[in-house]
Amino acid sequence: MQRNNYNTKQKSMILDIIKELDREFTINDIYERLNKEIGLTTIYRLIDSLISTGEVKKIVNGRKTTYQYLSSCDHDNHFFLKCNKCGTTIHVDCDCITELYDHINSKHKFRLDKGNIMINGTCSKCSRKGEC
Amino acid sequence: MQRNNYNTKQKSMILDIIKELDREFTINDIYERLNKEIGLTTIYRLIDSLISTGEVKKIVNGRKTTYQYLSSCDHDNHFFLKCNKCGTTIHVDCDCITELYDHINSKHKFRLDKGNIMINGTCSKCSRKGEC
DNA sequence: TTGATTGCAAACAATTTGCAATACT
DNA sequence: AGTATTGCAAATTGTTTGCAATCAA
Repeated sequence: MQRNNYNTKQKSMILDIIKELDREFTINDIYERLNKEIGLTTIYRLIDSLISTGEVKKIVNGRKTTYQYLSSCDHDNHFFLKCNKCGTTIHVDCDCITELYDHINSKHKFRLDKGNIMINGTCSKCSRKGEC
Repeated sequence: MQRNNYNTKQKSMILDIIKELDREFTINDIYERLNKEIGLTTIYRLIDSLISTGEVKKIVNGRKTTYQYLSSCDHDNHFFLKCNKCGTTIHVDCDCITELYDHINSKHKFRLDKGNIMINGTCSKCSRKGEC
């Protein structure tokens, strides 16, 4: 049964890549980056298992799906702002998000994912242009 | 050229359905609800045009895509909490979100979609169960 | 009448599954 | 040795496109 706790060459190659990238990536990014030496199926499976352990976040944006390695942004006051127009993800460190977390937790009985909150909107660049 | 401003039978049938549903729906929900009397293609196209006018919000959740009719929740302090476990969307009216909007707008130069902010996390039910 | 809309069939893209070969422990 | 993992090819799912027929203005 698939558990993905063997230390395989493929697993460590993929981890190396996504840690090195330190930004959003696609399955195909990894595939290309590795010169197609690893099967797409394997990449899908390993990324899935990293998602289930919480190491990777899946981000769906229209018809594009990207992924992000999370360990590097692993503190409570870190969150993401995602622009709906250009698709950019902005990383923010600000206590406003821990305040929101606490408020929503106590008043609305809902637990946000600490260190992994993403809120959509429009970035300043796209606001200015009107269109991107 | 496709502009979707003709008043067609299909358009009004679809609008009736999604207003009546008043919850998240899939393309297939509409298709089934209408006994497959309207082609899938048409539903995709009409929903797309409703998205571009802002009447409908597209919500991608893992491998499921759902849509939500928005006009009914059209005030600034309205926002959504979406549970990652059970998929439920909770509607909330609270000024905490306008405060966040203002803060993020002024401090981080980023404009959230007023009246259309969705934040993911875990609802109290699923928190309790651990699993849903 | 004219151009927009519809809906079928076919194309398409992204992801998943079956299964035999291979690698990890 | 025994089970997990890999990766190809094929299947599947969700969505989009081409195009002729139909409909709204």
